[in-house]
Amino acid sequence: MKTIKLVIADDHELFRNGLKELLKRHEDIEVVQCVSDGEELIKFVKTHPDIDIVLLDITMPNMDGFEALNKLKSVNTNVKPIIISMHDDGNYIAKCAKMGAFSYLLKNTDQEELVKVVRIVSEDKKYFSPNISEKMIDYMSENTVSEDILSKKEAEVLLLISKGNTTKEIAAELYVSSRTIETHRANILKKLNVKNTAELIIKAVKMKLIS
Amino acid sequence: MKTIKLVIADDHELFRNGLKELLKRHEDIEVVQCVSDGEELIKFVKTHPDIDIVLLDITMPNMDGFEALNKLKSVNTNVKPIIISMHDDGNYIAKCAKMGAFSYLLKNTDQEELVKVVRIVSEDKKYFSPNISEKMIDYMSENTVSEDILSKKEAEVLLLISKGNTTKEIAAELYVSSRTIETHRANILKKLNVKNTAELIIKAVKMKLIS
DNA sequence: ATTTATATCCGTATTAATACGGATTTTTAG
DNA sequence: CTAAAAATCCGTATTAATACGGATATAAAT
Repeated sequence: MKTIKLVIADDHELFRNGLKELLKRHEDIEVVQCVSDGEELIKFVKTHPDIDIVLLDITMPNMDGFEALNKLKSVNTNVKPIIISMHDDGNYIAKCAKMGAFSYLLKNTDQEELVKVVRIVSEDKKYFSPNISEKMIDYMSENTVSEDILSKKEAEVLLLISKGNTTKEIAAELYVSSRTIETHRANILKKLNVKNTAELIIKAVKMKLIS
Repeated sequence: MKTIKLVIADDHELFRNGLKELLKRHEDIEVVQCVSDGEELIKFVKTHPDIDIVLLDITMPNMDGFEALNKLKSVNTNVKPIIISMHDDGNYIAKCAKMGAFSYLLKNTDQEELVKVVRIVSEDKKYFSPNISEKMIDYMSENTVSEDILSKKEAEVLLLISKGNTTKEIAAELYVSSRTIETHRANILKKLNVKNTAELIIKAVKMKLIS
């Protein structure tokens, strides 16, 4: 049996090392390397074309999982990413699936499931467990709002709103009329299907459009 | 050397098991039990008075870390809780310290540090590593805001604001004049030290005053 | 028991946010 | 290449949110 060469990318050292220990027990799986952010991961994978699988966390410093997922394809076409996240958030799951993840596991997955998925993915098959698929479908149906629904300007305005800036201040910062910013605000409200600033911020936070 | 008897409470199976594997290597530490939420933890500790240390995650289903921390004291006076969280959030840290945690570790702590802290705490000494203490102090100084700074009415108003209600709607709902609600709003802004609704919601979310 | 602080309530004035309507430019789709 | 859609821009009018000032009632502190 061919050994599955695997890299772990997670910024939590305890988790990373713990995972490594767990995987060590399986003779068909070799943890080649552990890294703590996306940059390190890309750097490593670039020089190691024989890596089969990356276990990838979403929330990491420097370069997060999403960005890493994006770059992976262009750097190494052989490597198959499996996301390991603690968020069973339809938004995240859908985004990862779209960006080429081969699977999406929660951190409360049990060991057997993890190893099972690693083996499946190593054969170039995608696998999303039923609970994850369900979340993804729920999200798709209830949320016509895709993650890039806001235009660049709108996203910029939203960010400034969330920092406590008023319309006037934002207008000054972006060198346009206040009226323009007011239109942006109105369009943002409409797109996110909310009726005022309070609701807007709540929804934007939930959708991770802002911190 | 006396063995340190320890329980792990974390809802992420992979983390829990990984941690157990890591701790297994140390002969002076015995992982007696792993549980996945606060309820299980309390139940276990109640019937096992010889437990020295609990490694406790904050975010867990059923009964979260805070609640568990609270109940622990009344159930078993011998057990010393160490929080293991991924949030280096001054708010959390201060709250845990106040509630009797013996230490607060981040999930990206390295193994050596973890084991060191376990040993220190097992001797009934509290230990907060410098970076954590710093966060806590920052929080204390910048935030005169304790978690129960808002009056009941104010909290109620804040909740309704966050649901997208306008001042007028809130006034109708609470059977008072709009002007009263406006004063509440003003007081809430002042207490949280923000200048408008957008900032308010952001801060309230961060402080977990609202979902 | 009395001071002190805090929560609750309200009026008037100002500023900010939203509604409605409309225009031009840039992207996207066929 | 052209039609449709979306992004960007702005004016006027209305409504909502915030600033300032002040009052009473309740809770906490000594």
